[in-house]
Amino acid sequence: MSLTITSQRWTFKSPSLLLKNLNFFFSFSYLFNCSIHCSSPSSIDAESFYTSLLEKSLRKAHLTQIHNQLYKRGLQNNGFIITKFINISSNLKEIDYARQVFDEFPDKYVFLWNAIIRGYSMCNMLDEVVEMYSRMQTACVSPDTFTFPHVLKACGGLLAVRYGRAAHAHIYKHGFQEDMFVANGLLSFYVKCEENNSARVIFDGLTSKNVVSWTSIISGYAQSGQPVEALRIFMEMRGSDVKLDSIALVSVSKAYSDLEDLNQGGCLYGLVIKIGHEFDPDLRIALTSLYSKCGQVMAAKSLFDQMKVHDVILWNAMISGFAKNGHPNEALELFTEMISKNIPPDTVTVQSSVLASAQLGSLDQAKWMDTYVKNSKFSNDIIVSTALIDMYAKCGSIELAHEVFNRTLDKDVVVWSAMIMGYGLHGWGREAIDLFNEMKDARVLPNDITFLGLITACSHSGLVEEGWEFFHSMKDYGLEPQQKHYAGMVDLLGRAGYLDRACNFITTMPVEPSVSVWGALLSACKIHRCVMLGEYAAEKLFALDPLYTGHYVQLSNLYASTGMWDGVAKVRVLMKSKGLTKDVGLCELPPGNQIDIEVG
DNA sequence: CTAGGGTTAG
Repeated sequence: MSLTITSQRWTFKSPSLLLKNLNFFFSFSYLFNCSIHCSSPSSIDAESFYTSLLEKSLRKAHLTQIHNQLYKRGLQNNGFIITKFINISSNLKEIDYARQVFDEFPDKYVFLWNAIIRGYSMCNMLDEVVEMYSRMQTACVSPDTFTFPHVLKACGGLLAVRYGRAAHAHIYKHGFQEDMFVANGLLSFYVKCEENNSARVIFDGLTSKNVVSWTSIISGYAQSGQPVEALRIFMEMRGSDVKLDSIALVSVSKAYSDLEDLNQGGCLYGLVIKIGHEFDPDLRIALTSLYSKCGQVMAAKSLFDQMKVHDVILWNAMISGFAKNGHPNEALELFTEMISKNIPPDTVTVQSSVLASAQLGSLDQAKWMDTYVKNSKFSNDIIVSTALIDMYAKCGSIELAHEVFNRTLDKDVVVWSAMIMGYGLHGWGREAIDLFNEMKDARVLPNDITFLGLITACSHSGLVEEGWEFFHSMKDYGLEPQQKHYAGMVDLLGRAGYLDRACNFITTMPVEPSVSVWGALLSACKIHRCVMLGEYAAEKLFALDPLYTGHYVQLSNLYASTGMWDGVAKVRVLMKSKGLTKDVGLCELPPGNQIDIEVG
């Protein structure tokens, strides 16, 4: 048999020898612009020849050539080749071409449906995935175990809980629930839809669990604010004989960073080294973020510096790590370093750098950042604009904040809330309220943060009754007050000197008051020098969060403001008895939840 | 041909 490329002809003794040498021809991809022809291969040979040819294809032009040849040889209805064709077209993001070939195929069976569904999934066209799945059912083609992972992934991405549940029912109907890929697909679907309870039912029902099953359930809890449960399951996983991999550890590191628990998080790094993943770039990004969130920015920076390749996400993790932990100068240095090295920042980089500028509080820096954004492709990015509004407000220019606000198109609730909060922090309560009315006229629905902004605005400008009304109108928008709203109300009442009302308010709360609520009461007591009530609030705070030194300092300041120096001394003794020093903040798991990771 | 992870405005 022989292969002809335009005028050149190579002869091979057997088809397998020809296929072996195909690699050689395609390493010069320009050759493929000429026509490639194989001398009449038999039916079996044709399948391996064309699938090999497809695997070497790099462009749509290659696909078209093969497509034409298939027609010439009457192979257009060969399901094996056409399935491959659809898969390869999808890999090359030529999904429309894949669809055309799919539509031309007469009796589509399950492999073809799977291929086109996979194609839409690869191209992130999730609506089409779901649509093709339902067309497949209309066509009375039974799905197989390869169909569902794609469908479930799409349902998860679309947060289409109802579709996913329907697929779940189909899976049972076909008896595929034991299949590892299908079961894990279901698990991750429920996790993405934040249906942790359903996910847990699936997880607990698994007859065998692999590293993917464990990782899915761990990240489910880690990403829904239940890091302790995530870590408990991780401990269980370590007791099983499933081997850890880098993705599992990334999920675990997310749980530790939410806990801001560096003691345990530091052990995680030991574990990473132990299983030999310390140079995994993605794990390094996660660890950089973990160290940053635990306030150990310098440790994070040393991880960052050790990396040879700096992915933009790594830069982002480092910049936001610096920005959020009181090192705005370092964050902005990294940002300018990126610019000078011609590394293109993405929207997250710019968001974090704007945040750093806000933390810095310098109006000059803020203006520089604003100018940078104006001349970049991020000038119309709504998230960046929101950050700019907040930045100007924090850097002291409510006028410039308003200017950014005015030029922001299609303002969403976050943009409005940022501006309301900006006014609020400046004590411009009336302006905040006016803006809220404008927002309602613009038919933008307020959310929990909008109301927090309004309550803050009223609190900072002494508009007690207005704030009270806003708080109570939350329910008209179907919003349940959260701890931050209760804390805002205690601040509103306490700041204005209504300490009794603040206390009454706390006793009528339908939920247990959190640290932030008692903290607000304590600071109000400090303003109005009310020692007795302040001591009461402090006791509550010590009980809730015994190791946080800030509360002790607050109480001490209260005593100092009234000249009660014996009180100041008492606090110092109390702190010493608990082994606390003034500038160390510790964060530990609740008793009984300590997790030990042994490092070999 | 199929399942899990990292940065992210108020």
